[in-house]
Amino acid sequence: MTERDAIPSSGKAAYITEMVRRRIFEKEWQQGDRIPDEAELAAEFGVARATVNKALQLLADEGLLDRRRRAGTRVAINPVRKATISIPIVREQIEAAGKRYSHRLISQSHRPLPAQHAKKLGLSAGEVLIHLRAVHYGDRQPFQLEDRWINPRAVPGIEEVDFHHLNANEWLVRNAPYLRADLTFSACNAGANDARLLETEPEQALLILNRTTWNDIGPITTVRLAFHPGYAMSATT
Amino acid sequence: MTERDAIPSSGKAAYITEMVRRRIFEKEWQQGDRIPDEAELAAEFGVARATVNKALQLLADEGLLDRRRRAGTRVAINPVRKATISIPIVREQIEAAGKRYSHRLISQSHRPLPAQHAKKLGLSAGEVLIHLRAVHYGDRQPFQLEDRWINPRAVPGIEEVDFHHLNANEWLVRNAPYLRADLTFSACNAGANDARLLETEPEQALLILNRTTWNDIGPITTVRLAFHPGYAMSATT
DNA sequence: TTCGCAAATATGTCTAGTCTTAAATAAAGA
DNA sequence: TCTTTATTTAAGACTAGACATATTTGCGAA
Repeated sequence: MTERDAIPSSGKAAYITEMVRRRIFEKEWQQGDRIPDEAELAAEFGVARATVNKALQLLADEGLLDRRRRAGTRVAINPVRKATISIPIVREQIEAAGKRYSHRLISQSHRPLPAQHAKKLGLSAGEVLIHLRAVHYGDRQPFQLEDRWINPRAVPGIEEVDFHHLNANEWLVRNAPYLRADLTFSACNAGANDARLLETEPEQALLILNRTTWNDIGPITTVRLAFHPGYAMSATT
Repeated sequence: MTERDAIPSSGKAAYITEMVRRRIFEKEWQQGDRIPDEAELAAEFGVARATVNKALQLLADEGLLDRRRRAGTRVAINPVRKATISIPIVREQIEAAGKRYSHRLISQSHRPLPAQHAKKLGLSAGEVLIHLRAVHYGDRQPFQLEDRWINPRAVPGIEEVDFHHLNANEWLVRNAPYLRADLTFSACNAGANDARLLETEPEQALLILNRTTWNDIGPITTVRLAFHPGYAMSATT
């Protein structure tokens, strides 16, 4: 008895995805095993091959299956699980938590780019970029500290913008879409400045999110976001 | 002149994805704008509607487009960008970096579950679980500190396993696949134990990855991974 | 004006094919 | 035995068409 229930008329691909997941889960198909090919599964479930293909591709994207042409589909030996994190706009993140958003611009200036960022951006050190620092608050409590470098050559029109009453993140998202982004999470001890602005103690461990974005002209911006102590960023499977 | 080059015979969906991305990027289609429907784009590019659908769904998953039945497809107002992180097995991560992997089991015991973990797992505090602590090394340098609670009721056969020479992560991945996982990143200051095991100073900021997994029986395991100082986890767009 | 229903419509999903392509395997040759 | 070449296979990608389904929108009645 392989078939259990009637296949729902809508969501056949989803149904097959679940069935395959269950078979792997229940060890009917073991790690490393080759599973029946698309044509066989299509016949078994009574659907078109494209439907099976869709279902299996989904599982392959998840990392549960390994698929190679001619070699067939097998259950991944080490299911490298992937998780997705969505990086919302700070304002929305804060408002979604039911808090009132506000922000304060600490500084906005043109400065020569320090060497540490130059490498990351692929620009030469000393080149003059726009440097911003701001704190984002939720109900007057510091939520996130932003330290940003913007390449004006990649973002026409930025020179005229005043970020005192405008969120840089939002402006960029709307006016300078990026094609590629680089994202890293790390932790670091709060420096004196970090601590003061986030209203916490020096040496307090902070979660850091570094993001650098590019468009086809070149690097747009690199930003270091330091979250308030205790903040946890969650990802979904 | 909308058409630029000849559409490549292979990868039409990918080509359309890129074209749409470019049009949004070049503000031909603005944030919030409704874009032509699938049928129109199919006609324009000379492909089947299913191909356009595939391309647009991809961009919708990325968060660049908002699609709703009957309402059509529009450019997302706040492109909530999604990034994916793959969480490999520690061993593979270390070996991929060209280092030699080793690990040391600090303790393995049956202990009543502390309250803080009980809530996360949905079990009652005091229930007896398996507690493991281990350090993972790359070229004899501490890489990651693992603190894990395993629910033996969800993982038949775990009682017999000795993790002195076996990596818990790997054993679980192979023997207790999960259906759902919860993942959070945070930062915390190293405690005395953390510091000693990771061969660093107390109060040093550490990147923490917490992961809890479930199968259809119940919670499988919750683990706190503390990375060595300076470690950055990168995500891709 | 407002509520409720019916028609229109764009996406969602699937089918039964075709053709392409990467790679495992077998066959042929050196 | 080793290497090269041809064959075969299973996934990858696409097509033209069909039907399902969520919304929007317009119309008519209360």
